[in-house]
Amino acid sequence: MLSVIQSPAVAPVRQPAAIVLDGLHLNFGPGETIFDEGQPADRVYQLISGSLRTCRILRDGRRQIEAFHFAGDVFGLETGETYRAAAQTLGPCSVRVMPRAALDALAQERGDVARRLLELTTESLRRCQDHVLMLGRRIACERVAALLLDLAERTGAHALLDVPMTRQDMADYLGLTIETVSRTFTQFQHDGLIALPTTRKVLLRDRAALEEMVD
Amino acid sequence: MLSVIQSPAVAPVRQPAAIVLDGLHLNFGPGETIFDEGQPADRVYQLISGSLRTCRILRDGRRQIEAFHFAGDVFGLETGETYRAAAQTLGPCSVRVMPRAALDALAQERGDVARRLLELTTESLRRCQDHVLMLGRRIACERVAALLLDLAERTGAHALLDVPMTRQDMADYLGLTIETVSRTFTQFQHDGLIALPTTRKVLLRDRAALEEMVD
DNA sequence: CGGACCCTTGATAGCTTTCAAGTCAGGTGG
DNA sequence: CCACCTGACTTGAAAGCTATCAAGGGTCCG
Repeated sequence: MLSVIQSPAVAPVRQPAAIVLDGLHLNFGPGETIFDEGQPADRVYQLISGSLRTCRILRDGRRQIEAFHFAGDVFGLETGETYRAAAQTLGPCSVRVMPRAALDALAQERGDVARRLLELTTESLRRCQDHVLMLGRRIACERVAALLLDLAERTGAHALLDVPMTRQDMADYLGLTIETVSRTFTQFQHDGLIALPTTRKVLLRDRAALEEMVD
Repeated sequence: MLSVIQSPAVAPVRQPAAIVLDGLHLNFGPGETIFDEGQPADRVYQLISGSLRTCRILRDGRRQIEAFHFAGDVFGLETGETYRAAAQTLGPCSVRVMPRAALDALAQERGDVARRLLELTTESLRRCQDHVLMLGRRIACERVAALLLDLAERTGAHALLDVPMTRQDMADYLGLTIETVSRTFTQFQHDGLIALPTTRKVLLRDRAALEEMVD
């Protein structure tokens, strides 16, 4: 039901060894919810193609996106009873699903699987800590620059980025408003840091300057 | 060298089963650095008594505190080569130390130890995600209220809190400035939510109202 | 062509920061 | 015992960054 291989075909330019869930395949359209916050966390997923967001919502509607996920990423991994964030597709997505009970059982008997789960969790923690630093101590333009560079790295793009999310998604990930994100893009254009062939494509024209902003 | 027990004496009112590192004991004075960001991560620690902060610093000096730790907490757990944050004591601290290599080896051969490491990492991730939501989408007074309630819960205090950190530490944890934290405390006092017997003691007078702010 | 959604831009408001004093508490030494 | 010193904390005034409110433009699609 599950295999641990060196470099899964589904994750082209990504991390080292990855777990591959080998279960049911599901397809989702754009903007669909895979699971909701608070729902019983009885399944674990791996994204085969497409991209998605995980997010939490406060009572009054304020939304915080915790993470974006791309091909190869495992998501929906929980230790509690319920999902702590909702998972929603950004565009069409193909995912593999595995019952959590099965994964837990497998981790119980196979040390390498348990170890891989720890690696995945640690990687999430690392990203989350970077997110904290960004939200706590970086100004708007630094946050946007960090997101662009992260996107470039994770999607394996060199200079021309495909941006799968809306400005609102970016804002809710960066702890900003849609207007501030938009204005920052405009500013970056004027400063020659990026170009915007279309709304959803970003050409990095001065990566060094962007990296300088992030650290 | 290491045992997994139900409820260690070092952690009075805390989580379920906890790992206990059984190695060298060390004592630190107030404001001492246990390890620095970027240093080789070759040891794992458990706090026996006292409290500490883990933090990261940007080139220009901006500081973000990632977490506060209290008696029983394990810290310094890394999978990379180096520590990603520094650990500094808030007051006098007593810690146990274990070589990381030993812990890794033990996790390799004992499933329960490996599982406990995953639990610890997951718990850190859960806290980190709450931190992200707070920094991204909460206003100043909500952040301060959240910190006070978290402190109350983690130190087992009912109404009278001992605050082991400075206002600056709180600010750097909450993504605010020291002045804003101070003003918020003053405001809370005026509104009858808290009282401040001393600077470092907080009496929760209206916990319901504070909880209402946090969600 | 109309509608819906997304994005951009402008003007204004507001929360938090910055800058600047001033107060307070704890520890030291005369 | 008390003056003094230092670090921590509080408070005030002004500035600034980002949010809010509002309107307009663009694009895709039925």
